[in-house]
Amino acid sequence: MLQQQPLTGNGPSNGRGLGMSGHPGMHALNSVRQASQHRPDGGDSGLEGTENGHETRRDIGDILQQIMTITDQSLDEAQAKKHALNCHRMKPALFSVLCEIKEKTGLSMRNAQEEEPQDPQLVRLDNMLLAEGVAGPEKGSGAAAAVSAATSSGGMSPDSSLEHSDYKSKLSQIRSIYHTELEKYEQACTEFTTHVMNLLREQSRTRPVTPREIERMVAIIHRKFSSIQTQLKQSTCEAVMILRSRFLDARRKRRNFSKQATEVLNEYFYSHLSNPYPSEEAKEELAKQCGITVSQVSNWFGNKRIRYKKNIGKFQEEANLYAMKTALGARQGDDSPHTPNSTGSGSFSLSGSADLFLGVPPVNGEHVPELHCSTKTHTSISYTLANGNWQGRSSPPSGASPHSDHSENSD
DNA sequence: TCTGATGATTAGTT
DNA sequence: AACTAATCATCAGA
Repeated sequence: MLQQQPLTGNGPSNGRGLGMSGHPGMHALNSVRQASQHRPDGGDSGLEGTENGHETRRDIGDILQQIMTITDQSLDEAQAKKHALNCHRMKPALFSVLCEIKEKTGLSMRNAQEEEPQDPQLVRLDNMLLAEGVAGPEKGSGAAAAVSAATSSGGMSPDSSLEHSDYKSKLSQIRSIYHTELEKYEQACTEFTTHVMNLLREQSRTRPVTPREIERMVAIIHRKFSSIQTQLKQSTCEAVMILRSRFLDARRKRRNFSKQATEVLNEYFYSHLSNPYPSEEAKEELAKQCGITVSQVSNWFGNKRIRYKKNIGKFQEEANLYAMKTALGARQGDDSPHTPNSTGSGSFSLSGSADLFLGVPPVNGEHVPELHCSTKTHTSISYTLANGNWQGRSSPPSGASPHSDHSENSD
């Protein structure tokens, strides 16, 4: 982009100031000659109006020649030539011609309307860095938000606060590197802009450079530097993502549900063994009671069903235990099956609980679940599975809740 | 340290 | 979309 601009690319780095050889800008200079030669009315440049037109042309030719060869000279030579050119008696005339040509060709305005809207990718990166607490004022809100989100969804216990502080310190490290680099880029951008502006100002003594062009040049430089900034922001985002996945990945930070939560879930599961598929409402209710999310409830039931099915025998004792609890709860008129008898551990006679389940009536007039008695020592309650599927699997009535529908099995 | 338990994830199925 | 089955990653007790 830079090299397309007639007023740029004079190679500020080559230190020669007026290096113009092979530059597009030379078209303008060449056209000076043509313009002056073909001017029909003599114009107001006064070139044709001199006493001797031929001499004038030769003068201009000399100047152009000097300009053309200026880049082939040493720095000192070039500076001296430049000074001589600036003092040349024809310089004002040449300058005004350049101005005129520029105005006529609209050179300065070419591509002037290339203002781009703000890069949406950059906006996204900015938003993300802001949300993560990397950009913007330091408040640790991003980290705190991330931590709290992970905690609420993963049932994370407070004892992981140690890791949280580790996370925060790492995040602040990223933040500090990010700001240092950003500052460096901004400083470099400012320096370079100042440098180019000085060059252009100096050049404006030799050729017409409008303030608008300088502005455009500055904008171009800023765009270039902002693309570097985008890369920095991208890298920072990646670093934050990696950090997050390492420290806050719920899977890595798995915590067992509380004992009480597991009891609530188990109670529901075993009291709905014929159809352990809680409705959305029931899941929400269970989630509320257990202090976990609905999707965690779904996960739990998914895992429970498959593990129960795979090894019914292993779960029989547990099933009998919860059946007993449910029975006791029902007998005491307790309408909440989720407040189990806290002493409900250990050795109950299992016959009672088994009866509870063996006597399960068909749900909504459906079939009686096929009984698969295991050869375990206890009376089996693994009645619900036939051909590897739960019988009559269907969603409970929409109004079903852990409170309301447990009775379907327990009586 | 080993091993079973368990919550989460994922690909495939209904 | 909800579910199953397999698998992963971690926890927790022996």
